[in-house]
Amino acid sequence: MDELIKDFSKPKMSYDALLDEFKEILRKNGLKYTKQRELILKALYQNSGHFSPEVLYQLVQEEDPDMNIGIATVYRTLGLLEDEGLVSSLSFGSQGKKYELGTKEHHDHIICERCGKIVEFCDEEIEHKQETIAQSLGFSMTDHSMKIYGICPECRKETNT
Amino acid sequence: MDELIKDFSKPKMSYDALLDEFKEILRKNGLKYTKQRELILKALYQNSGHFSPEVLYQLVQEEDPDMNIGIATVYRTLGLLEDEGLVSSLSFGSQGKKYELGTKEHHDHIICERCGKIVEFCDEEIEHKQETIAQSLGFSMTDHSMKIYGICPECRKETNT
DNA sequence: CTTATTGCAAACGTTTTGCACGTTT
DNA sequence: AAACGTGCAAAACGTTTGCAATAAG
Repeated sequence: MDELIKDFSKPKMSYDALLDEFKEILRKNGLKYTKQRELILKALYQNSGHFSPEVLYQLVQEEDPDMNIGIATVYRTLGLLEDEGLVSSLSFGSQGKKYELGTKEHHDHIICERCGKIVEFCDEEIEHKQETIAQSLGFSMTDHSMKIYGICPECRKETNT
Repeated sequence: MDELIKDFSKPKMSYDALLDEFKEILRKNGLKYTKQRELILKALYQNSGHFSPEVLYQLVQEEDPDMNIGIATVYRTLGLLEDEGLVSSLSFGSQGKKYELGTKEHHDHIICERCGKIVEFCDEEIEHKQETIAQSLGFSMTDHSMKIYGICPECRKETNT
């Protein structure tokens, strides 16, 4: 069960390496390197976790209150980063999406229905099984997501559930 | 691998039995049985598949053009049916949710990224593993969802992917 | 006759877009 | 100088809500 308790919170890349990769992607696509884009990337790196665009927008504003960054830029940059595989998103129905830096190892999520806490884990057996399932149904797999919902240890204590 | 090729498209209940269950739920909760609610349930039963509220709204209108059913009623009824466990929903980020009748056995979904087709499957091993994972992280599991994305056999043929 | 339900339209929160202006290359 | 990116405000989108009228129990 050791595989589950690995620490998925640490990006496997230094910030400089990440920034270089981002710049390279921008160059390759004829896009421009801007202060706004860097601020957003940095905010994702520094506060590792899962953020809604709105929350990320607030983080970026706090980080640099002088720069009057717009929320549209946050959305546009998150879209760009996701398209290029630098961030990944988790859907929460009509409550929108949350984004996290995608420079960590692949993992799935377990979400507390009471406090919203998100814990990451990875199970090799399931990972492998998913590929097998896709193949046996004639699909070529491009992606997958697994979410477990439950009540986290802390919230269980509060109401002995 | 036989477990995968089971046919999940057939509701395990007759429409009459389903309707009876629905009426029983309504009675138990002091709610009322209305023509609109039945129309929506029937549309879900007859067109087994995964529908957005908007599409379901259209189906219901076609089924009975005289009754001027409102989309708010579709939302309200879907919410009610989901709360009572008669339907379940699949989230598609900011693109909303799709609903299906939940009177079938538990299953997961594989979704074609090109044509949107949804195929259902179930893998006992993964089902069991999810419970184990939740426990080992101290969570009590309340729900889970697994989505595999890929390209379906038909779409692969079209572009030999 | 009481209470829940309906359709409508307005409100809501999130995400996208058009545009004139700014910045990067 | 050319092309892309920005902030802003407006629009779009899916969903929810307040309300007066209606239907079910």
